[in-house]
Amino acid sequence: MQNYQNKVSKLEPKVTIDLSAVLVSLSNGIPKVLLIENEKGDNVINHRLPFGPFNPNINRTMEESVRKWVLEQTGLKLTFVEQLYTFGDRFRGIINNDDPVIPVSVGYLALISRVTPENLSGSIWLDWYKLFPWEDWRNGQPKILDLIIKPNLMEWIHKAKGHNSRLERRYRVEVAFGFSDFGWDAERVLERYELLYETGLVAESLIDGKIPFPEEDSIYDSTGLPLYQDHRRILATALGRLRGKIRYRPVIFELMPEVFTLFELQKVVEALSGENLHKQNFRRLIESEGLVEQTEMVLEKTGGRPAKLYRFRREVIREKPSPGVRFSRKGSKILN
Amino acid sequence: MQNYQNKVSKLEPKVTIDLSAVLVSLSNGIPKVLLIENEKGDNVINHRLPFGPFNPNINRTMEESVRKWVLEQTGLKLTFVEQLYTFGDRFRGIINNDDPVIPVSVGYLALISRVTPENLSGSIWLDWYKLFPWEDWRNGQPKILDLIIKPNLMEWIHKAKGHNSRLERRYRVEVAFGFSDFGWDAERVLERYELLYETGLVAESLIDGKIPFPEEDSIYDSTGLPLYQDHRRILATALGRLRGKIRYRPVIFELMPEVFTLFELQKVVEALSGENLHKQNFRRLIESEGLVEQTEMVLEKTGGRPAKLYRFRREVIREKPSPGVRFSRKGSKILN
DNA sequence: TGAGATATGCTCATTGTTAGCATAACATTA
DNA sequence: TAATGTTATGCTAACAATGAGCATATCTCA
Repeated sequence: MQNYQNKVSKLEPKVTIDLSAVLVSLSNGIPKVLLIENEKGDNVINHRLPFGPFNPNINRTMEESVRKWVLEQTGLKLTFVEQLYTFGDRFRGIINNDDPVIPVSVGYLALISRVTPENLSGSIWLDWYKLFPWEDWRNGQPKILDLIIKPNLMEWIHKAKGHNSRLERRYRVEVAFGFSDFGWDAERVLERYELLYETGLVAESLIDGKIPFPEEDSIYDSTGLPLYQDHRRILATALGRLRGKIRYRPVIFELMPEVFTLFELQKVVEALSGENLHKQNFRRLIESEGLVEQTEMVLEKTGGRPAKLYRFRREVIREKPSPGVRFSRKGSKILN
Repeated sequence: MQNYQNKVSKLEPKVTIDLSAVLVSLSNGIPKVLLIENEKGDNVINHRLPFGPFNPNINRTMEESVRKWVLEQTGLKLTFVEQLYTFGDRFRGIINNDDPVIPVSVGYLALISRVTPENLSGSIWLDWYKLFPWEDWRNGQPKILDLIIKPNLMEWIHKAKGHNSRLERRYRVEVAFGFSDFGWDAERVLERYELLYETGLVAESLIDGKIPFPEEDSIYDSTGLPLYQDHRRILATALGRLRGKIRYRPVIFELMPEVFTLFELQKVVEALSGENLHKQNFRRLIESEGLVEQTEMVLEKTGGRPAKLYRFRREVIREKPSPGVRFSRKGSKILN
């Protein structure tokens, strides 16, 4: 058993591992992520995720370490934490030999049941659609798609050298953004962000490419807030994962208070998925899945008939193979 | 933008990253993984996955590095490669201060369309159910479950100190193995392996715990072949991921030859999922999903009516939001 | 009291799933 | 050559789930 180890371990190069956390929460219908602001604020990129290096001498596991960094930088104690992905091409080919390169970063997703009113100085909760404006379809197709993204992607397709390369690009765009007949797939957040990055439509592309950042009134003002290093990429991974996960795991309840109405629950699912759902069917679905149970209480302040308050049934995890909110979209009809 | 970096990077501790690859393939209905044999073979653990350290000075990305290690150690050029998970608690709390600790390992899944007849010396293709005998339900419930695993897990539940701890254990066992009314969930491979590891039912538990390995005729002879370090855990992650993935992504075809019959395809899905499927429904499903198209050819050697040969339609990825083999189990009826 | 708002209940057409029967097209052998 | 076995393939009836919308209940506010 020791053989392999002796053979290779002496030669193993050392690298540094950064752990970053995507903290997700909601406040009155707005999905939010926690960002830390640069104190100076005079630079192009003034926001980052909570992050820090993994030191195995201090923390036995990476998860433990992530919790520690988040606590230090935001004052928050995490409950639900899940590993997302490990990025090994942090600087995407642009290796800067002057700096000590940090090549590996591990992203984590954490869910917070309610936004803390006061945080450590410098940390803010930001509407995540400020970072991904094209991902919010709750009021119909986001205008930025037709105005900026689509024409630029089309140009990028046409600029391709050679027929095959053009086909390849068209293919990727169609899959990611669903421009042709088959529609929008809410979970492909990362694919979309990566395309925008590659085509130079998000500010990070310029910075990584060392192109001077344009002064003002550029399209980068409308393609969302850029983040430090690859943090927006990690965020895109988190959003996509979360959108997928709520369908087959009862993670949504990590974001809910102890009791809630079904409509509140629906609004949270809609906020995360960026799509509108059919109200009556959503109710039927949730009730038939056995995910929740009624309480004695009602919410009176609805402005109409009081809504019954529900509570998450933790037992479902024991009863069903993959309990989750298997919602289906409601198309583009906003009013109902 | 440089601020953060200057603030922390100087203090970042260095660690080593190991990259391991799970190579999956099939040969006549048997799902196989590639293992490398210890030359000596006189030890308890004589098999490992292909693996090696990540050196960012040589390979820009971890994926590139994994491909290189696999090529070197097995002679195989990978096509489909996907990152699985990053394990940061490699030795699970038993930190050996004599050795240089390798705390982080990143697992990768690779699919190989056909088993190579000759490999580099020392690498073998092994039926993965030799490593996870309890995962193969194709001939009904594996006997090892009732004979060994269930009684031992029950004992483990009863040994728990305190009512809550006992409840907690029962809960975990029921979810992972589906012993109560709700059934077996093929995808929970990792949860099951972790439980067996924790309860000391697989050989790796003993080795990590430095308990002397029993001489012969122990239950460890029947709970599957142990692997070097945490490689069986990585394998469990791979199997679970693959079982989930074939349902919503057309990865199955990475394991198929250019043309195949629908029954061959079914057998491959069954081999991976470890469950039997309903033949007629499987055909209807595959055909209605538009994943395949007929060829002019037929397979004559069936011993009965010749089967039509099909080919994977690569275009489906463009047409459908999440194409995959959404098969459903066929219960425990073996014959049909 | 009535208008407006929201929650909640219910229906119906459509689609998908499960399980099984039936038939077609081959090989083998009595 | 006919009977038999084996495999592929086609089809259907019962049942379950889904998508869309109408209808009703229960509140607030003017």
